[in-house]
Amino acid sequence: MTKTTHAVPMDAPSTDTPAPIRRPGEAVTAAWIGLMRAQQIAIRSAERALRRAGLPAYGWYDALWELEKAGDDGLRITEIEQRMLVTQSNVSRLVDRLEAAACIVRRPSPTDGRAQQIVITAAGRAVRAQMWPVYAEVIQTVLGDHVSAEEADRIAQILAPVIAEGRG
Amino acid sequence: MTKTTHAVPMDAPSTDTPAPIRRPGEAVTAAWIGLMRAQQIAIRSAERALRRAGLPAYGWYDALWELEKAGDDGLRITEIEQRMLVTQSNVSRLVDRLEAAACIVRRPSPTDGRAQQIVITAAGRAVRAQMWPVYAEVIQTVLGDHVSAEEADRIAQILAPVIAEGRG
DNA sequence: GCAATATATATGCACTCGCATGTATATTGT
DNA sequence: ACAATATACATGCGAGTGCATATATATTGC
Repeated sequence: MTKTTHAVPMDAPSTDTPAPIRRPGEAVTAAWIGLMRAQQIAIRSAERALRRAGLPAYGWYDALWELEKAGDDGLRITEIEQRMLVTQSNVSRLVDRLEAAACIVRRPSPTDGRAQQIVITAAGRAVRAQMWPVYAEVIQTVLGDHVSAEEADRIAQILAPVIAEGRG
Repeated sequence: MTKTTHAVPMDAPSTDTPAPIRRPGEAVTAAWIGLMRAQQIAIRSAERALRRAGLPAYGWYDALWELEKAGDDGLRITEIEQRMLVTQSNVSRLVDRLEAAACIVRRPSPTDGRAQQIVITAAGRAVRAQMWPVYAEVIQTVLGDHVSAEEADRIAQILAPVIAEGRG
Protein backbone atom coordinates (compact mmCIF):
# COMPACT_ATOMS: atom_id res chain seq x y z
CA MET A 1 0.00 0.00 0.00
CA THR A 2 3.03 2.26 0.04
CA LYS A 3 2.67 4.27 -3.06
CA THR A 4 5.54 5.93 -4.92
CA THR A 5 3.74 5.53 -8.18
CA HIS A 6 6.59 5.69 -10.56
CA ALA A 7 4.96 4.84 -13.81
CA VAL A 8 8.23 5.61 -15.51
CA PRO A 9 11.35 3.87 -14.27
CA MET A 10 14.02 6.33 -13.28
CA ASP A 11 16.69 4.35 -15.06
CA ALA A 12 14.82 3.95 -18.30
CA PRO A 13 16.99 4.21 -21.38
CA SER A 14 14.80 7.09 -22.52
CA THR A 15 16.83 9.95 -23.86
CA ASP A 16 14.80 12.68 -22.20
CA THR A 17 11.23 11.71 -21.55
CA PRO A 18 9.23 14.92 -21.75
CA ALA A 19 7.43 14.92 -18.42
CA PRO A 20 5.39 11.75 -17.92
CA ILE A 21 1.84 12.69 -18.74
CA ARG A 22 -0.43 11.08 -16.16
CA ARG A 23 -3.75 10.78 -17.83
CA PRO A 24 -6.70 9.04 -16.18
CA GLY A 25 -8.43 6.31 -18.16
CA GLU A 26 -12.03 6.60 -19.21
CA ALA A 27 -13.31 4.57 -16.29
CA VAL A 28 -11.51 6.76 -13.78
CA THR A 29 -12.75 9.91 -15.46
CA ALA A 30 -16.29 8.59 -15.45
CA ALA A 31 -15.99 7.73 -11.77
CA TRP A 32 -14.64 11.22 -11.08
CA ILE A 33 -17.54 12.87 -12.82
CA GLY A 34 -19.97 10.58 -11.03
CA LEU A 35 -18.40 11.50 -7.74
CA MET A 36 -18.65 15.19 -8.44
CA ARG A 37 -22.22 15.09 -9.68
CA ALA A 38 -23.52 12.75 -7.03
CA GLN A 39 -22.00 14.70 -4.19
CA GLN A 40 -23.25 17.96 -5.63
CA ILE A 41 -26.78 16.57 -5.73
CA ALA A 42 -26.36 15.14 -2.27
CA ILE A 43 -25.07 18.20 -0.49
CA ARG A 44 -27.44 20.56 -2.18
CA SER A 45 -30.38 18.37 -1.22
CA ALA A 46 -29.17 18.23 2.34
CA GLU A 47 -28.61 21.96 2.62
CA ARG A 48 -32.00 22.72 1.14
CA ALA A 49 -33.81 20.26 3.37
CA LEU A 50 -32.11 21.58 6.48
CA ARG A 51 -32.80 25.16 5.53
CA ARG A 52 -36.45 24.46 4.80
CA ALA A 53 -36.71 22.83 8.20
CA GLY A 54 -35.27 25.95 9.81
CA LEU A 55 -32.15 24.09 10.89
CA PRO A 56 -28.46 24.97 10.63
CA ALA A 57 -26.31 24.01 7.67
CA TYR A 58 -24.70 20.67 7.01
CA GLY A 59 -21.34 21.73 8.41
CA TRP A 60 -22.87 22.13 11.84
CA TYR A 61 -24.01 18.55 11.83
CA ASP A 62 -20.63 17.31 10.78
CA ALA A 63 -18.80 19.29 13.46
CA LEU A 64 -21.27 18.50 16.21
CA TRP A 65 -21.11 14.83 15.41
CA GLU A 66 -17.33 14.77 15.59
CA LEU A 67 -17.46 16.64 18.88
CA GLU A 68 -20.09 14.32 20.25
CA LYS A 69 -17.95 11.32 19.38
CA ALA A 70 -14.90 13.00 20.87
CA GLY A 71 -15.98 12.97 24.49
CA ASP A 72 -15.47 15.30 27.38
CA ASP A 73 -12.11 16.75 26.39
CA GLY A 74 -13.53 17.78 23.07
CA LEU A 75 -11.31 18.49 20.11
CA ARG A 76 -8.84 21.13 19.08
CA ILE A 77 -9.56 23.30 16.10
CA THR A 78 -6.89 21.45 14.15
CA GLU A 79 -8.41 18.11 15.02
CA ILE A 80 -11.80 19.21 13.75
CA GLU A 81 -10.07 20.47 10.66
CA GLN A 82 -8.52 17.06 9.93
CA ARG A 83 -11.72 15.17 10.53
CA MET A 84 -13.99 17.45 8.56
CA LEU A 85 -11.57 18.23 5.76
CA VAL A 86 -12.26 21.92 6.02
CA THR A 87 -9.67 24.65 6.14
CA GLN A 88 -8.47 25.87 9.51
CA SER A 89 -9.87 29.34 9.06
CA ASN A 90 -13.27 27.96 8.28
CA VAL A 91 -13.25 25.71 11.30
CA SER A 92 -12.30 28.73 13.37
CA ARG A 93 -15.32 30.62 12.12
CA LEU A 94 -17.65 27.66 12.27
CA VAL A 95 -16.68 27.27 15.91
CA ASP A 96 -17.45 30.96 16.39
CA ARG A 97 -20.95 30.36 15.11
CA LEU A 98 -21.41 27.20 17.16
CA GLU A 99 -20.30 29.10 20.22
CA ALA A 100 -22.66 31.97 19.50
CA ALA A 101 -25.46 29.41 19.36
CA ALA A 102 -24.30 27.89 22.65
CA CYS A 103 -23.70 24.58 20.92
CA ILE A 104 -20.10 24.39 22.11
CA VAL A 105 -17.82 25.97 24.68
CA ARG A 106 -14.18 26.87 24.31
CA ARG A 107 -11.84 25.87 27.09
CA PRO A 108 -8.17 26.72 27.22
CA SER A 109 -6.05 23.62 26.82
CA PRO A 110 -4.42 22.68 30.13
CA THR A 111 -1.30 21.48 28.35
CA ASP A 112 -0.87 23.92 25.48
CA GLY A 113 -1.30 27.64 25.86
CA ARG A 114 -1.94 28.08 22.16
CA ALA A 115 -4.64 25.49 21.89
CA GLN A 116 -8.19 25.20 23.13
CA GLN A 117 -10.62 22.40 23.76
CA ILE A 118 -13.86 22.69 21.85
CA VAL A 119 -16.50 20.84 23.83
CA ILE A 120 -20.08 20.17 22.80
CA THR A 121 -22.85 21.31 25.13
CA ALA A 122 -26.23 19.79 25.88
CA ALA A 123 -27.71 22.36 23.54
CA GLY A 124 -25.28 21.23 20.87
CA ARG A 125 -26.33 17.64 21.30
CA ALA A 126 -29.95 18.68 21.06
CA VAL A 127 -29.35 20.56 17.83
CA ARG A 128 -27.59 17.59 16.29
CA ALA A 129 -30.38 15.27 17.39
CA GLN A 130 -32.88 17.61 15.82
CA MET A 131 -30.97 17.71 12.57
CA TRP A 132 -30.54 13.98 12.23
CA PRO A 133 -34.01 12.94 11.03
CA VAL A 134 -33.99 15.60 8.33
CA TYR A 135 -30.50 14.67 7.32
CA ALA A 136 -31.25 10.96 7.41
CA GLU A 137 -34.27 11.40 5.20
CA VAL A 138 -32.11 13.10 2.59
CA ILE A 139 -29.44 10.40 2.72
CA GLN A 140 -32.09 7.77 2.20
CA THR A 141 -33.87 9.62 -0.58
CA VAL A 142 -30.81 10.70 -2.51
CA LEU A 143 -28.61 7.66 -2.03
CA GLY A 144 -30.35 4.86 -0.16
CA ASP A 145 -33.30 4.60 -2.52
CA HIS A 146 -31.02 4.05 -5.49
CA VAL A 147 -28.32 1.69 -4.29
CA SER A 148 -28.41 -1.69 -2.60
CA ALA A 149 -26.64 -2.31 0.67
CA GLU A 150 -23.98 -4.23 -1.25
CA GLU A 151 -23.45 -1.36 -3.64
CA ALA A 152 -23.24 1.09 -0.77
CA ASP A 153 -20.65 -1.10 0.91
CA ARG A 154 -18.72 -1.30 -2.30
CA ILE A 155 -18.64 2.47 -2.68
CA ALA A 156 -17.44 2.98 0.87
CA GLN A 157 -14.77 0.33 0.40
CA ILE A 158 -13.50 1.66 -2.89
CA LEU A 159 -13.39 5.23 -1.70
CA ALA A 160 -11.67 4.46 1.59
CA PRO A 161 -8.11 4.48 0.22
CA VAL A 162 -8.84 7.64 -1.74
CA ILE A 163 -9.84 9.37 1.46
CA ALA A 164 -7.02 7.88 3.51
CA GLU A 165 -4.49 9.16 1.03
CA GLY A 166 -6.21 12.54 0.74
CA ARG A 167 -5.69 13.17 4.42
CA GLY A 168 -1.99 12.49 4.27
CA MET B 1 -28.68 0.70 19.80
CA THR B 2 -29.83 -0.19 16.35
CA LYS B 3 -33.17 -1.68 17.20
CA THR B 4 -36.45 0.13 17.03
CA THR B 5 -38.42 -1.62 19.71
CA HIS B 6 -41.69 -0.39 18.32
CA ALA B 7 -41.40 -1.50 14.73
CA VAL B 8 -44.51 -0.60 12.83
CA PRO B 9 -45.46 -3.24 10.26
CA MET B 10 -45.64 -1.78 6.79
CA ASP B 11 -48.70 -3.76 5.91
CA ALA B 12 -50.64 -2.74 8.95
CA PRO B 13 -54.19 -1.57 8.28
CA SER B 14 -53.48 1.94 7.10
CA THR B 15 -55.38 4.01 9.60
CA ASP B 16 -53.15 7.03 9.29
CA THR B 17 -49.52 6.08 9.70
CA PRO B 18 -47.68 9.06 11.18
CA ALA B 19 -45.04 9.70 8.52
CA PRO B 20 -42.79 6.67 8.07
CA ILE B 21 -39.32 7.45 9.35
CA ARG B 22 -36.89 6.72 6.55
CA ARG B 23 -33.56 5.93 8.10
CA PRO B 24 -30.56 4.91 5.96
CA GLY B 25 -28.74 1.72 6.89
CA GLU B 26 -25.14 1.71 8.00
CA ALA B 27 -23.82 0.82 4.57
CA VAL B 28 -25.66 3.69 2.95
CA THR B 29 -24.51 6.11 5.59
CA ALA B 30 -20.92 4.95 5.15
CA ALA B 31 -21.23 5.39 1.40
CA TRP B 32 -22.65 8.87 1.90
CA ILE B 33 -19.78 9.90 4.12
CA GLY B 34 -17.30 8.40 1.67
CA LEU B 35 -18.91 10.34 -1.13
CA MET B 36 -18.73 13.58 0.81
CA ARG B 37 -15.16 13.16 1.94
CA ALA B 38 -13.82 11.87 -1.34
CA GLN B 39 -15.38 14.63 -3.36
CA GLN B 40 -14.21 17.24 -0.91
CA ILE B 41 -10.65 15.98 -1.25
CA ALA B 42 -11.04 15.79 -4.99
CA ILE B 43 -12.41 19.24 -5.63
CA ARG B 44 -10.08 20.94 -3.22
CA SER B 45 -7.11 19.26 -4.85
CA ALA B 46 -8.33 20.32 -8.25
CA GLU B 47 -8.97 23.91 -7.24
CA ARG B 48 -5.60 24.21 -5.59
CA ALA B 49 -3.74 22.68 -8.52
CA LEU B 50 -5.47 24.94 -10.99
CA ARG B 51 -4.86 28.00 -8.89
CA ARG B 52 -1.20 27.18 -8.43
CA ALA B 53 -0.92 26.80 -12.18
CA GLY B 54 -2.44 30.25 -12.62
CA LEU B 55 -5.51 28.79 -14.27
CA PRO B 56 -9.23 29.45 -13.72
CA ALA B 57 -11.35 27.49 -11.29
CA TYR B 58 -12.88 24.09 -11.82
CA GLY B 59 -16.26 25.49 -12.79
CA TRP B 60 -14.75 27.07 -15.86
CA TYR B 61 -13.54 23.71 -17.08
CA ASP B 62 -16.88 22.13 -16.54
CA ALA B 63 -18.75 24.86 -18.38
CA LEU B 64 -16.27 25.12 -21.23
CA TRP B 65 -16.33 21.38 -21.74
CA GLU B 66 -20.11 21.31 -21.95
CA LEU B 67 -20.02 24.18 -24.39
CA GLU B 68 -17.34 22.52 -26.46
CA LYS B 69 -19.41 19.36 -26.68
CA ALA B 70 -22.50 21.39 -27.51
CA GLY B 71 -21.40 22.60 -30.91
CA ASP B 72 -21.98 25.78 -32.87
CA ASP B 73 -25.35 26.71 -31.46
CA GLY B 74 -23.97 26.61 -27.96
CA LEU B 75 -26.21 26.21 -24.97
CA ARG B 76 -28.74 28.27 -23.12
CA ILE B 77 -28.07 29.31 -19.57
CA THR B 78 -30.70 26.86 -18.39
CA GLU B 79 -29.11 24.04 -20.35
CA ILE B 80 -25.76 24.70 -18.75
CA GLU B 81 -27.52 24.80 -15.41
CA GLN B 82 -28.98 21.33 -15.91
CA ARG B 83 -25.73 19.81 -17.10
CA MET B 84 -23.52 21.34 -14.44
CA LEU B 85 -25.97 21.07 -11.57
CA VAL B 86 -25.35 24.65 -10.55
CA THR B 87 -28.04 27.19 -9.76
CA GLN B 88 -29.24 29.46 -12.50
CA SER B 89 -27.94 32.60 -10.88
CA ASN B 90 -24.50 31.12 -10.60
CA VAL B 91 -24.46 30.04 -14.20
CA SER B 92 -25.48 33.55 -15.14
CA ARG B 93 -22.52 34.98 -13.31
CA LEU B 94 -20.10 32.29 -14.42
CA VAL B 95 -21.07 33.15 -17.99
CA ASP B 96 -20.39 36.80 -17.18
CA ARG B 97 -16.86 35.88 -16.16
CA LEU B 98 -16.33 33.62 -19.14
CA GLU B 99 -17.49 36.42 -21.39
CA ALA B 100 -15.19 38.93 -19.72
CA ALA B 101 -12.34 36.53 -20.42
CA ALA B 102 -13.47 36.20 -24.05
CA CYS B 103 -13.99 32.48 -23.54
CA ILE B 104 -17.56 32.63 -24.76
CA VAL B 105 -19.88 34.94 -26.67
CA ARG B 106 -23.54 35.56 -26.04
CA ARG B 107 -25.85 35.52 -29.02
CA PRO B 108 -29.53 36.30 -28.87
CA SER B 109 -31.56 33.19 -29.58
CA PRO B 110 -33.15 33.43 -33.02
CA THR B 111 -36.24 31.61 -31.81
CA ASP B 112 -36.73 32.93 -28.29
CA GLY B 113 -36.36 36.54 -27.36
CA ARG B 114 -35.76 35.72 -23.73
CA ALA B 115 -33.01 33.23 -24.32
CA GLN B 116 -29.46 33.46 -25.54
CA GLN B 117 -26.99 31.11 -27.08
CA ILE B 118 -23.76 30.80 -25.14
CA VAL B 119 -21.08 29.78 -27.63
CA ILE B 120 -17.49 28.90 -26.85
CA THR B 121 -14.75 30.82 -28.63
CA ALA B 122 -11.35 29.72 -29.84
CA ALA B 123 -9.92 31.37 -26.74
CA GLY B 124 -12.32 29.36 -24.64
CA ARG B 125 -11.19 26.13 -26.26
CA ALA B 126 -7.60 27.13 -25.65
CA VAL B 127 -8.24 27.76 -21.99
CA ARG B 128 -9.94 24.42 -21.58
CA ALA B 129 -7.09 22.68 -23.39
CA GLN B 130 -4.63 24.39 -21.11
CA MET B 131 -6.55 23.33 -18.03
CA TRP B 132 -6.90 19.70 -18.99
CA PRO B 133 -3.40 18.40 -18.19
CA VAL B 134 -3.47 19.98 -14.75
CA TYR B 135 -6.95 18.68 -14.13
CA ALA B 136 -6.10 15.24 -15.48
CA GLU B 137 -3.09 14.97 -13.25
CA VAL B 138 -5.28 15.64 -10.23
CA ILE B 139 -7.88 13.09 -11.27
CA GLN B 140 -5.18 10.50 -11.67
CA THR B 141 -3.42 11.33 -8.41
CA VAL B 142 -6.49 11.62 -6.25
CA LEU B 143 -8.63 8.88 -7.75
CA GLY B 144 -6.82 6.92 -10.43
CA ASP B 145 -3.87 5.93 -8.30
CA HIS B 146 -6.12 4.38 -5.71
CA VAL B 147 -8.78 2.50 -7.65
CA SER B 148 -8.62 -0.10 -10.38
CA ALA B 149 -10.39 0.37 -13.67
CA GLU B 150 -13.00 -2.14 -12.53
CA GLU B 151 -13.59 -0.27 -9.31
CA ALA B 152 -13.87 3.00 -11.18
CA ASP B 153 -16.41 1.46 -13.52
CA ARG B 154 -18.32 0.16 -10.58
CA ILE B 155 -18.49 3.56 -8.95
CA ALA B 156 -19.71 5.21 -12.11
CA GLN B 157 -22.31 2.50 -12.58
CA ILE B 158 -23.60 2.60 -9.05
CA LEU B 159 -23.80 6.37 -8.94
CA ALA B 160 -25.51 6.71 -12.32
CA PRO B 161 -29.07 6.21 -11.03
CA VAL B 162 -28.39 8.53 -8.11
CA ILE B 163 -27.45 11.25 -10.53
CA ALA B 164 -30.23 10.48 -12.96
CA GLU B 165 -32.77 10.80 -10.20
CA GLY B 166 -31.15 13.92 -8.81
CA ARG B 167 -31.69 15.71 -12.07
CA GLY B 168 -35.34 14.84 -12.24
C1' DG C 1 -56.57 40.73 -28.49
C1' DC C 2 -55.70 41.01 -23.70
C1' DA C 3 -55.06 39.70 -19.02
C1' DA C 4 -52.91 36.00 -16.38
C1' DT C 5 -49.29 33.07 -15.96
C1' DA C 6 -44.98 30.75 -17.14
C1' DT C 7 -40.24 30.87 -18.63
C1' DA C 8 -35.31 32.91 -19.42
C1' DT C 9 -32.10 35.61 -17.45
C1' DA C 10 -30.15 39.24 -14.24
C1' DT C 11 -29.21 41.30 -9.75
C1' DG C 12 -29.19 42.75 -4.61
C1' DC C 13 -28.05 40.75 -0.41
C1' DA C 14 -26.25 38.08 3.15
C1' DC C 15 -23.30 34.48 3.98
C1' DT C 16 -19.43 31.21 3.53
C1' DC C 17 -15.15 30.08 1.55
C1' DG C 18 -10.01 29.98 0.68
C1' DC C 19 -5.93 32.45 0.95
C1' DA C 20 -2.72 35.38 2.95
C1' DT C 21 -1.32 37.16 7.02
C1' DG C 22 -1.28 38.49 12.02
C1' DT C 23 -0.65 37.25 16.94
C1' DA C 24 0.45 34.32 20.69
C1' DT C 25 2.62 30.36 22.55
C1' DA C 26 5.79 26.28 22.09
C1' DT C 27 10.01 24.04 20.56
C1' DT C 28 14.63 23.75 18.89
C1' DG C 29 19.50 24.94 18.20
C1' DT C 30 23.46 27.08 19.96
C1' DA D 1 19.18 32.07 28.09
C1' DC D 2 17.97 33.56 23.70
C1' DA D 3 17.28 33.88 18.86
C1' DA D 4 15.09 31.25 15.14
C1' DT D 5 11.51 28.56 13.76
C1' DA D 6 7.23 25.93 14.14
C1' DT D 7 2.53 25.46 15.64
C1' DA D 8 -2.41 26.97 17.12
C1' DC D 9 -5.70 29.97 16.23
C1' DA D 10 -7.87 34.50 14.48
C1' DT D 11 -8.95 37.92 10.95
C1' DG D 12 -9.09 41.08 6.65
C1' DC D 13 -10.18 40.58 2.08
C1' DG D 14 -11.71 39.26 -2.36
C1' DA D 15 -14.53 35.97 -4.57
C1' DG D 16 -18.28 32.71 -5.26
C1' DT D 17 -22.86 30.88 -3.56
C1' DG D 18 -27.90 30.37 -2.74
C1' DC D 19 -32.08 32.67 -2.23
C1' DA D 20 -35.39 35.99 -3.14
C1' DT D 21 -36.77 39.00 -6.39
C1' DA D 22 -36.80 41.97 -10.61
C1' DT D 23 -37.24 42.38 -15.70
C1' DA D 24 -38.26 40.93 -20.25
C1' DT D 25 -40.35 37.88 -23.42
C1' DA D 26 -43.60 33.70 -24.41
C1' DT D 27 -47.58 31.17 -23.88
C1' DT D 28 -52.21 30.23 -22.45
C1' DG D 29 -57.15 31.00 -21.32
C1' DC D 30 -61.03 33.55 -22.27
